[in-house]
Amino acid sequence: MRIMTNGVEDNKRSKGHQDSPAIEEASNGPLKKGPWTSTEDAILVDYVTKHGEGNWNAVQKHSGLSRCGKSCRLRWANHLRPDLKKGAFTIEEERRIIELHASMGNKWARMAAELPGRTDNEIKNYWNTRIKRLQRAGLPIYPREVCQQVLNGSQESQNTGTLQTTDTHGSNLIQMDHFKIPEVEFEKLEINQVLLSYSPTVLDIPASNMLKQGLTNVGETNVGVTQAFCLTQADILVSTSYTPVHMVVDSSHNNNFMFPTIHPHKRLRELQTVFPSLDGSVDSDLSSFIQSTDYYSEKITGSFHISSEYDSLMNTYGQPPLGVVRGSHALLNDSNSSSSEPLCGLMKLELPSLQYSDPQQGSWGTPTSPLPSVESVDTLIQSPAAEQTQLDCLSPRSSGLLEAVLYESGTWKNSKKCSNHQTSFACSDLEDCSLNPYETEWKIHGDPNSPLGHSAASVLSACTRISGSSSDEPGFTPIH
DNA sequence: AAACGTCCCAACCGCAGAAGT
DNA sequence: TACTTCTGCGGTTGGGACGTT
Repeated sequence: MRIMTNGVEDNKRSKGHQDSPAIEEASNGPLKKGPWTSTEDAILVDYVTKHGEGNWNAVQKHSGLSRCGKSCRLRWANHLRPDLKKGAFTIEEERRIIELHASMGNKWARMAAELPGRTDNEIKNYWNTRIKRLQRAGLPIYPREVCQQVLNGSQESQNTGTLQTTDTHGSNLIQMDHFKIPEVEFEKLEINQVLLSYSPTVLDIPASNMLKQGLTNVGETNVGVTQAFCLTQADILVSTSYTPVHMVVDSSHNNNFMFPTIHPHKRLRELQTVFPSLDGSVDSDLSSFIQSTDYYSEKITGSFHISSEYDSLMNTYGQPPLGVVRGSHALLNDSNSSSSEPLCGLMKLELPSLQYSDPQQGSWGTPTSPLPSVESVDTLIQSPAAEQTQLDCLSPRSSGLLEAVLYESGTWKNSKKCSNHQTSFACSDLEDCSLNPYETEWKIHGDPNSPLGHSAASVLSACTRISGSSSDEPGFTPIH
C-alpha cells in the first residue's frame, strides 16, 4: 500500500525544501517551515524525552529548533511518537475506519483514538484517497454491513426510547444503540429495492462537471428527479438490495460530461484497489466485466436496463468488498468537497443526476413499467439555486451517517404533522399543495441544526423547484 | 523518452475551544 | 468577565513518486 521509509522521507526532504526552506519570521527569530530534517527530528525527540509532551511553544524556545510549537506538536504526533504504528493499514483497521466514519463522519482525531498507533492525519489521508478511488471507480463508500450494523443497532435501540446524537465527548461514538430510528419513515423504502438500477460508472461524475454543462430541461421527469433525490437518504439506511437510478442523458447533448473517459484498465486497477480481496486470478473476470459492458456507451443508449454487473461482482465474491455498499449510491462529490457528511456527499452528487421515474407510478414507483430509452426522456435538469445549495451543502456538526439520517428522519416525521401532501418523499404531491411547497418544505426541513444541514431542504428545494415550478423563481434558469 | 495525470503523504493554515491570567 | 495563549482539529496544499499514454 503505502510504505514510505525514513530514507525516502529524508530523500524527499533533501530534494524538496532543505536547500531553501520556507522561513517565517517570528518574535524569537525565523521559523522554519517545510519538511523536517532528521536533525530536527532528533532535537525534538530529545526534547520531548526530557520534558514530555505539551508546552510546545517552549520547544522552540528551549531546544533551539526553529519551528513553531504547532509544527513541533504535529511532527511529534504524526511521526515521532514512539507508539506510532508504521506501515499500511491492516484490513481490520480499514474496516474499522469505515465503521467509524459511518458513525462519526470526519472526526479524524476521534477515529484515531479508536485506532491505537494511528494518527488523525494518517486516517484522514487514507480516507480521502480511498473515497477518491471509490468515486473514481463509481462505487459507494460504505459497505453494506456497516450500514446494516448502523441500522440494526439503531433499531434495537428503539426499545430504549431515546434519541441521541453522537456524543461530543468521544465516549460512545459508535454505540449505535443510543439512536432511534423512527421506523415509519423508512417503511416504504423497501419498494425501491427493485426500482432502481445501480450504475456506478454513470454516477462517477464530479457534480461540478455536470453542473457546469448547463444542460437543462425541466419537464415531465420532475417527479422522477424528486423521487430519486429523496431516495438517496433512504438508500443508506435501508441498504438492502435496491439499487440507484441511472441518470438519463439527453443524447443530443454532450455525453462526455456524463461519462468520464477512464480507461477500462484503469478502472480495473481501481476496482482492484478498492477490492483488495481480488487477486490476480479474477483479473480476467473483472476485466471482461468492465469491458464487455461497453460501459459508457451502454449507459447512454440503454440507460434504464437493470444492470447486473455490480450484482455479478457481488455474487462472484460473496460479499460486498470493503468500501462498497451494494446498492448504495453513496457517492461523493469531487475530492475537494468535504466528506464530513456521508449523506452530504451523496446528496451533492445525486442532486444533478438525471433520473427517470414514471410520474404515473406515484411517489415511490415500482419497476413495473418499462424503462424508457434515453432518447425518449431527453431530459436534463439544472437548477442553479439548488445546485448551489447542494454544493454548499450541509454542514453537519458531527456528521456521521447515522446521525444525519436520524436527524432528518425525525425532522421529516415532524413535518408529517403539517401536511399529508408534504409527507416524506411524495414529492409528486407537492404540486398539489396549497401552500407554497418550496417555502413550506424548506421551512420544515431546512433546519440549520440538522446534521445534514440543509440537505433535506436542499433536496426538497430542488424537488419543488423542479416540479412546482416556476422558472421565474430567482436563481432558477432552465435552459431550453 | 517525454509529457501528463494521479496517487500519496507530509505539512501548513485557519479556526475553535480550553486553559490561564 | 475579558483577554491572551495554548492546544487540537479538520481542511487544504505542495510536491515527489509512480503509472499511463
